[in-house]
Amino acid sequence: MAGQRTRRRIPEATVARLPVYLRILSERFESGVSNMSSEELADAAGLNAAKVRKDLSYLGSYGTRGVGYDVEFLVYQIRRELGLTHDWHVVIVGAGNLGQALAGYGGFGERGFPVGGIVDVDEAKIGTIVGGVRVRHVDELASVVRSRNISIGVIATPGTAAQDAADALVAAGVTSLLNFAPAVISAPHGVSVRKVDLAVELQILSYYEQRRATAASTSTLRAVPGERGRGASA
Amino acid sequence: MAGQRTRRRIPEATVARLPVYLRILSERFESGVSNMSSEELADAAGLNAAKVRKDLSYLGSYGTRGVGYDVEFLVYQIRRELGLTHDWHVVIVGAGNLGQALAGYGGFGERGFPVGGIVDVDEAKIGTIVGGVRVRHVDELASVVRSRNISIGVIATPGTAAQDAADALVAAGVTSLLNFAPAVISAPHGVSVRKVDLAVELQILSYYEQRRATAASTSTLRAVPGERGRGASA
DNA sequence: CAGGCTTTGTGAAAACGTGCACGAGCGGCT
DNA sequence: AGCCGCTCGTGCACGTTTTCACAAAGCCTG
Repeated sequence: MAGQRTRRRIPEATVARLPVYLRILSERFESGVSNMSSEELADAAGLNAAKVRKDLSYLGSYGTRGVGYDVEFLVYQIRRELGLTHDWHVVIVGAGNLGQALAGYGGFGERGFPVGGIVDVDEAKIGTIVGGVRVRHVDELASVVRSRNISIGVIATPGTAAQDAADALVAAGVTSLLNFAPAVISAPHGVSVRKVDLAVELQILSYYEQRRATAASTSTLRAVPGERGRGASA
Repeated sequence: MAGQRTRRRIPEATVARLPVYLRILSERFESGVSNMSSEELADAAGLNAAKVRKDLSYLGSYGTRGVGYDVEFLVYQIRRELGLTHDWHVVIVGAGNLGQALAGYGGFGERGFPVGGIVDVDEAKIGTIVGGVRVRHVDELASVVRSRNISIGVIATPGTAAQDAADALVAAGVTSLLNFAPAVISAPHGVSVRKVDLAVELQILSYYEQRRATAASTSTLRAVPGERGRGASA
């Protein structure tokens, strides 16, 4: 196989939207839809058509002018580009409230990311079963990672332990981290880190709420319950 | 009170970072640190100093040249700007796996967003206690929202029910939505929407993993376990 | 109180992401 | 076969975000 020719670099913003397209396309395909235009896809994703086309163009010229995109083919291409042609096992560090919830939440496995292990430092939790997986000691992390060939680690510890968890994961050979702890973690070059902080999201919403409140008391009136708009408005 | 004079509009990217600064500053303040430079703050947040200074400058000129920022004062200013001077009750729609996890996770209340109610459509779940709050029927949503003066709703339903949940929340008077369901939802103008999709985050990590894998097999060697770098590297 | 050291605040430039507009190419119809 | 209508792919202009670089302003020392 000569393989993928020029291997364009895909902008981060586009990479973040590909999973959204993928979900929509998969759903439509299940419903028997075989073709979609950039505009239909844009409506479903809450974006505009030009952006969708530009995003998809990074994958190659897979659309047909005058017709649209073949849903099944596009699903395949996006999966391939995202590396979703096989499952990725993940290991969760921290079997507390959040870790248990994540393990119990079926969403991971369904979407191709089965939980391959959970570890914790707390002796009391070791051996308990969470989401069908037995909690093991953090010292066994490296062996867990190796046995399942895991490259993605999920950090679900308290903020104070997050950096230790990250270091342990990296030492065990993990190269991607998804951090749910309320702390900034650093990792060596070559390790990807993404962060999800629930409190931060709420605080951002709070900002716009607060802003609306003061704006309303300043100006006379506002209203405008009008048509459906998009995302975070001011 | 003449109040805040010109009321600058703060860029969205900055708003998203303010909560991070706030957490770091609060932690340092607890540890007895009373002053911080933009560079120290930048290190802790994993950013560069110029960005920190520009971000903070949107709040006003609260630093002292040659010295840095007064931690306590800055904490106060950021809280005020983000509208965190009082608690915001939130209502959770969906008492399934994810909803229960979010309610049970103490993180919300601790950070100023106590759970003021949980609703679901499933009769079997009504009346059960989750995270100290009794699950009520979704028909009671409006009364729950009014009784606690709630303006933030959290959507923790399956994807197929997410838009219904959003509509119900908006109808009940909620003006900010945090959507955990794997679906794009639309809301009227004037309603802020933010989305957290765990599967999307993992798929983004998958992309970079996959990319590294193919790059490694193409080039001869890479390595570089060198110094600590930042976020999602290629 | 002058000079040196430090760190802020901010213009200006560069980089990045988004939206528009239109040429190019394809399918269908006559 | 030729024409028409539709939708993709993309160059370009615009807005936003990041980075750079430096003057302004405070503290400290002698």
